[in-house]
Amino acid sequence: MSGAATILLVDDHAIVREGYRALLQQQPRLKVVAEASDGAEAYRLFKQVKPDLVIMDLTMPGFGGLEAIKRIRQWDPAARILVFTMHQNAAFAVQAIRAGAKGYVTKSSPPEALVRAAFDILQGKIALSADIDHELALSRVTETPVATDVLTPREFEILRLLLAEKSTEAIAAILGLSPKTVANTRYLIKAKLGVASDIALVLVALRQGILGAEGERDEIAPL
Amino acid sequence: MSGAATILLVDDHAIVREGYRALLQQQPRLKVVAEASDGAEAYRLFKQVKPDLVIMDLTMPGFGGLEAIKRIRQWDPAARILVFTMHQNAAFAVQAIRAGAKGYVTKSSPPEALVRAAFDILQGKIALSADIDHELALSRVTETPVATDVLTPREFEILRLLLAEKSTEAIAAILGLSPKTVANTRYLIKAKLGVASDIALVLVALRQGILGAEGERDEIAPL
DNA sequence: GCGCCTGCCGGGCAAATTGCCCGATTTTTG
DNA sequence: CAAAAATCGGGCAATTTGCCCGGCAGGCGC
Repeated sequence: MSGAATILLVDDHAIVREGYRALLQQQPRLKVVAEASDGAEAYRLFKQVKPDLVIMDLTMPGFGGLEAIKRIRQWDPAARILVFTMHQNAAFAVQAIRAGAKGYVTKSSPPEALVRAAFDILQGKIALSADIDHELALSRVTETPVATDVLTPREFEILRLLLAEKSTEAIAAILGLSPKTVANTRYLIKAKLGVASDIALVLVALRQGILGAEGERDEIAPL
Repeated sequence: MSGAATILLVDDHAIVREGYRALLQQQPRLKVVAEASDGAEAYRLFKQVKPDLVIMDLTMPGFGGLEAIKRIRQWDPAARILVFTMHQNAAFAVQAIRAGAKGYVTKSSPPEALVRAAFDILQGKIALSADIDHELALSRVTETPVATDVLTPREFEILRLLLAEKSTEAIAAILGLSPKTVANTRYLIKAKLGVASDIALVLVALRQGILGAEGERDEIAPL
């Protein structure tokens, strides 16, 4: 870190990247040296340019931010990654930090927050923006556990299929289980997440980031 | 429009506004003269500065973009509003245009698209970014009607309550109806939207923008 | 006025699903 | 190894769903 710190910028919106770059370039000690628009490209570029810091969004097409964080950290356990996203959501932050991110700043933060977080991380600190600090604190007191903590892998799997609009029977067929087992598990999931209806289930899943963080969208009709 | 066209920029993320302003200021014929961070502020500022063009995001805290568009257009039917949002979603675009927007550009578009759309609108044209063009075309052929078109007001009301995690019985109580009626209506809604499960219902509603466009989020614990 | 259509309200009833119990394996963990 | 947790699935009452029905009110054309 002799001269300026090198930065890899990852966001799927070119326009958005443009803005951040302008913002960051105002800092003489920061230098954006590469940009990527999805997780795969981010991983590839990271290995190539070895930036001092990665600033990236979570929600991207293809394989998303979380996956990219994990892969990058696997390749270089010392990688410093700052998540910069619109999601003011404790669950996302927890997942990101666990995946190996060193910071989480929301786009609602004042512009300085991003710059400050960048410097903090470069100095080895963990950086969270104020709103996420608050969300995390709240999630502590209200004790809404992140789904991945409370659900077993199998339950998680079934939940994912449910959110893909699969019926209980379809899931049974896919996993080679009795429909009864799936129905039971489905009940268990709802109990664990503390919801009563299917509708609440989807909404909770949304907030928890099970759905929505990655590109879930069922494929567009091929025409 | 003798000198540069005046622009009001509306987006809840200060950082994001920063970026767009930089982008727009590169055009000598465009001048950002005001910024707002939510619908109410946008409306207030519009009346005050009377910009030639409003560029705004849809999803914002407080009263959202759609509502702001309607109010601004009500106050000045000649107002030119360009929606600039991340939602690559035909239903959103339809609603925005119907509310009175003159253009709809997604943030995934190349940076030039925004500038071009701005000029197009200033010349009285309707501007849609290429991806939305495509989404709208698709939604035509696949004929997935916007929910507001196919649902009766009552049905819409019940759908909204369902999405607020109310049970069938709770809704019956709220609206003073028989639970049976609500159940029947619920069935009708699903039939009209062509979905089989509650889960699919929520997901479709999401895509249609019934939920999600405006800030739906149940209030944060007051502490 | 008289049909006619559409939206709204709700009964009825078979079929399916949910909610919640249970026990039997297998794996994980201390 | 012993305890705990996870996975799988049966059973069964209670509820809900899916789909039929008829009745009533309001708007619209004639």
